[in-house]
Amino acid sequence: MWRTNPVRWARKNVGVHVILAPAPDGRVVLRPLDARGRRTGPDTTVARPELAREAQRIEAADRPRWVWRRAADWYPGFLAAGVRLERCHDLTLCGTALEGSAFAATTGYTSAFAARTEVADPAGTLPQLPPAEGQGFLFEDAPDHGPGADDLERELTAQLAAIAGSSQPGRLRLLCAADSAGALVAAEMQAAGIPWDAATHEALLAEQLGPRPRGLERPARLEEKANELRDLLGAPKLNPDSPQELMRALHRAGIEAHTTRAWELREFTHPAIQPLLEYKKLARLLAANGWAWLDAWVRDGRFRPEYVVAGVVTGRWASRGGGALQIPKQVRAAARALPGHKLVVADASQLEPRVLAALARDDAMAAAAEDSDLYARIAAAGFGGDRAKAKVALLGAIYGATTGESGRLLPQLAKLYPRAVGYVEQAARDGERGLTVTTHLGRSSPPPSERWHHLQRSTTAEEQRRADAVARDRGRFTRNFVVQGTAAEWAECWMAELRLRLRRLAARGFRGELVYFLHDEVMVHAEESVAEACADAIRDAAAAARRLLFGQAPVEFPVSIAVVDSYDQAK
DNA sequence: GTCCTGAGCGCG
DNA sequence: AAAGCGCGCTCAGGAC
Repeated sequence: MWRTNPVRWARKNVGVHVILAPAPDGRVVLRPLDARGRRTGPDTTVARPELAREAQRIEAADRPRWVWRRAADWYPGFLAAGVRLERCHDLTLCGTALEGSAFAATTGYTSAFAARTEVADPAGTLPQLPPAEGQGFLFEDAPDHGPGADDLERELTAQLAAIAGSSQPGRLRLLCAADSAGALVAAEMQAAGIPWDAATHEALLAEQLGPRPRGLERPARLEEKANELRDLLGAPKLNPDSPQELMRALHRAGIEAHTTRAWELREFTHPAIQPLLEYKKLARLLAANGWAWLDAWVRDGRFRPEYVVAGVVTGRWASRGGGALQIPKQVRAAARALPGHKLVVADASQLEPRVLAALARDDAMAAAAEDSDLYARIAAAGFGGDRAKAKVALLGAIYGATTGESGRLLPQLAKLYPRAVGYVEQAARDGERGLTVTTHLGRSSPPPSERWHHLQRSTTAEEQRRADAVARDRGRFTRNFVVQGTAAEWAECWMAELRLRLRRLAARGFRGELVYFLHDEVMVHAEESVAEACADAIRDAAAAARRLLFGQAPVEFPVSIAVVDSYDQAK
């Protein structure tokens, strides 16, 4: 309370929350509310051309939490107008998380705007080209109809009540704040884009595939490989892109593969295998990240993917357009800092095992996590120093491996870390029984489908076998869910904290911009002189994320940071 | 012609 | 013969 400035509260229209909603006449309503969602003043209604400036004025005065149906609808318009906002409450993201959360199950809350009620891409037009710079006018994507301020106020009140009435209000409040901050980061990163040097990318393509073909024919080097393959397999008309044709040709050549997957082909000894693997690699590069990709996704030196916050069941982010979360190592050299700038690339080392140690409150594993190389410490503790074994055992425990080396090593791991292994085993058993499981901050797994229940009640032996297999599949899913989902929460908090620190640096004239996020990895594009300050911000943010999620739990989350000119130089 | 699915492979 | 999680994207090829 001592931080509250009484002068602030004396002013009119002051709100801790400000609802932003379309008015029936096409203008936009701004409604101030207090921390508990009660109105603190009259609505303001502004025309859209005035919205950015008015919001900026309120932002500067009050730093409210902006409450909107979806940040993704509104915030890009603000960014296009050069207005950045610090905090928000995304009713759709929060509604989805709260409605599913076991922590809030007894509150009876249901979301008015849950994501699954949305019509995703009704026109079916994806992938869309990203809008060109300066094209379109502000807020053209923002809704001009649908739920108004009253609806949003009702929904906000319901969500705040669900949080307050839940079994873990602190955690759910943080979950909502993290997803909402994530929505802001996502829009900001999309607006910024990854600095992408098309010339470097084209040089990489030319080097590996040959010059860009005029039409749709294969590039020269790829066609050469295809011909080599046709000769070696004695199949002059083979189209190696067709799995069926390829399979027949392989069989005729005496290669009895069951699939045409690279890992299986590697097991055969035949002169055609090596060229085939090379062909597949190059064909993949051409199809996924070739000239067409460059034309479609890189504009004005930036690759601007759309991020979908919590787009994965576990709460991980997904992306739309350009395969932003699958940029192959082959082309990462094209992600290149502008002159006088650096890319500060950071990744959280061994994030999931560390998350498991904290989740399960496993002191022994937490002790291993004091080391920057957790696998090495585990290897020393109980795998005769064999780091590879320790890693396979631990990842197998998190993913649910039952057979192979990983399965064999599990008992040994369980002896060393009974709490950690017990934690994921419990999640697996819950999943097998059809229960939901929940991450640290309260994101719950989806319940099993009706069909799943039906299958579990089956009577014949054959159906029983099938039901058991499906139950085990679900157990592996829920086992992984708690770890992957909590890791995603840590990462989202990491980004939210990093964003605040970068804003503070920017306020002092040191510009560093978050431009990329990949599950446990972030990239900041910064002026050279600011790079080290950004690296410090990244480390501080990681420590802050740990405190937010796990308080004083003695588990370290080290980040490894590379200050580089291009993405391929990191790790 | 359009729509959908599976195979395959990229990422963590 | 890929054991073991989560995705997005492209292509081929079948369904319509």
